[in-house]
Amino acid sequence: MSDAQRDPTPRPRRSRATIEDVARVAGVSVATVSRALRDLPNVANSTRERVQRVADELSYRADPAASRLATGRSRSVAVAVPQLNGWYFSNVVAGVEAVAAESGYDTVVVGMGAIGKRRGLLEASESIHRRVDGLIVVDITLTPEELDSLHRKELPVVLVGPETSNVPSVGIDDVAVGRLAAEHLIELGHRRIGLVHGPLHDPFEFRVPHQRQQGFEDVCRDAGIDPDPRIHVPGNFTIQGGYDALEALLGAEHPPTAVFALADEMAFGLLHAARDRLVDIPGQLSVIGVDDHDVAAVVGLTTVRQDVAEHGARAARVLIDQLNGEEPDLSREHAPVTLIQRSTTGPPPS
Amino acid sequence: MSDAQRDPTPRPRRSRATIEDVARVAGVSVATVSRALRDLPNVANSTRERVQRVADELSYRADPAASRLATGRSRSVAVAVPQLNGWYFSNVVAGVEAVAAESGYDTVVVGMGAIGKRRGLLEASESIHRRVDGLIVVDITLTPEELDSLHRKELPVVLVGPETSNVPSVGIDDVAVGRLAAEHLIELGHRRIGLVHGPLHDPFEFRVPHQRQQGFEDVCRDAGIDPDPRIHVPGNFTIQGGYDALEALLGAEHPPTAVFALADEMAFGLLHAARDRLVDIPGQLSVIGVDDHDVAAVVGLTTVRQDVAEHGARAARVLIDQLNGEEPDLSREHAPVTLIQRSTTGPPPS
DNA sequence: CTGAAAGCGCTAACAT
DNA sequence: ATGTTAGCGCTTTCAG
Repeated sequence: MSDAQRDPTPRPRRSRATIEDVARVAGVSVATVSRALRDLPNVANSTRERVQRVADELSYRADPAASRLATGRSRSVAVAVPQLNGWYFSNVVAGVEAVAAESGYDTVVVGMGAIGKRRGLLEASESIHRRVDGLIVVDITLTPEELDSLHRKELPVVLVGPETSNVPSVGIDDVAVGRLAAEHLIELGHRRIGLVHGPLHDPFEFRVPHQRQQGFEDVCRDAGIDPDPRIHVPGNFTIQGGYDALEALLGAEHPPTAVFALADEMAFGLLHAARDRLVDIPGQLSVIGVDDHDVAAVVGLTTVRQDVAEHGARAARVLIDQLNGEEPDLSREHAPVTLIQRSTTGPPPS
Repeated sequence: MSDAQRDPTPRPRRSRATIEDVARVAGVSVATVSRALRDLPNVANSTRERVQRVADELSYRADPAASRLATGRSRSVAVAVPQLNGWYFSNVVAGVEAVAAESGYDTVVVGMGAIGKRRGLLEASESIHRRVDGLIVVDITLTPEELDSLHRKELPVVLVGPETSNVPSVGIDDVAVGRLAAEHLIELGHRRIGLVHGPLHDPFEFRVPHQRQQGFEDVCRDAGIDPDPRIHVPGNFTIQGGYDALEALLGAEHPPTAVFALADEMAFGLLHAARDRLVDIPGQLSVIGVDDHDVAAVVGLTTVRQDVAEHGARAARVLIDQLNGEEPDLSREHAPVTLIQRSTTGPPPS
């Protein structure tokens, strides 16, 4: 950190062709080169072709920094995630990068973990300012101040995950996710269902867990089941969290016969713990997750599927459309979710 | 793609404070502001403080593009990976981003998948040129031409994974990985061991699989076991590849009693297939992988562990040191690998 | 359809 | 210790 500035490398010497080189060789002015290469109107076809040929020969590319300085646009987007590893986030990032690259945009990733728990976003948006043309924020609920700050910076934002007023967002209907899970379990005959949710204290104020929980509880109540907070335990959205959750669940006064983990990774932890404690799944306990993680099929996990990479891709499209001058579409269409029934759910023990 | 340029947003109007604003308010010249803010020498302490205060008040940040244009350095690095999802790659990226951010560098990710199978790197390095100060290449063996091209561009590169002469690289001793796996299996009494390796045709000419295989075969030979290519099957480094591999393995004339998957994800596939076919693991077949993937513990997979995020972190450190003017260290220290014995390996069926 | 020239915001000599 | 000024390479009026 402190020595990042020390002993700076001497300024790298120029090597590559500049727009002037191209202009000289092609026998035109730099303005014409600029126009020709960017497919702007008012360039004779013959001229355009010649310029392009010369540019190729010299393998000329406009220096992005110069271009950025002159136009104010950097042709790159940032994607901010709580953490960069983790199945969910890396898939979102992959989706973003794929469509960004297709549209000629660079993708810069910023992990909030490294920057420091929460204020990361403000800080990051601070430092990200002028570096990128737009920002994709994943699974972080923006505070009004943050939204304001971003607005003031005229930095277009799109959210992945939580729906927020006044900002375009993409995602699924998380209430429906909870409903799907509850319906499945209740249909199997379960009446006592545990829940493994997110972290106890969430610096990102992530709203998705609550929605899933709500959908879940709605269906339970409709079926005459009263949600019991004693079998609702935190899982931190990690495998380890899920592992630890099992003990809490099984140690409850009236242990559940089924459990809904708000994410597959936590369900994995449950499965692992169950094996260690010789708990039969689904014989003694049914487990359902959310995501359809790559290895969900491997462990036979029943889950509510969502196409995560597609979330990222859609977010990038929305953002880039906006960068191209389209009005931001504040309506939110939910991507589909489907129940994938595998072998970790079954009827309750009789 | 084609319409990425159409209907360009009107140039965003300036809003933020420039260095001149700061200079004016602080009552000094822009040069002094520049010096003060970058902790350069030859600034009176009182001046420096005043300038910093003013800069804070105006929440001034040097425009990165302008700075880049003037200095030739962008304070950002690129990391090129074959794909952005996948446990291994996302962990490497996470490691890179963490240390890059700490040193004030942006991390731009480029997935080769999107860009098109192989020539991606050349093309990417083409477009990446001048955008970033350095490049981290993950699990792609660079051709001499590519290395040349990068050199000509004076773009510092560090590799994660394959060791390559003349380029700094970080990684593990993959031959040792293969040895560790073979030793474990042989110790358990196995004499007929299958191998699940990478893709049949690898556009990235990834050398790591071969090294793991070599270490593996070396140990086998030393134990008097002749490697049998008929039980060496491709697995494509994917779960599905591993799944399919089991059938090939079991269909062989003399099926193996154990199998070494060159990566955990492929081992997962094997496990999944085994469950579907009611093959008892490790009763009928032992399975060992490489990585210690997050869910390896969940499924009880025996594996050879490596700390992947740390690879990325080290690569970033090496790169940034180099950007700070240190001589690139071409020597390669191998990160440690350790055998993690769990429950997918055991003695062969009697 | 093309060219000249004025910036974009910052850094780095070179003066003072 | 501080100020002046000439770029960095490109885009974009404004003339022609």
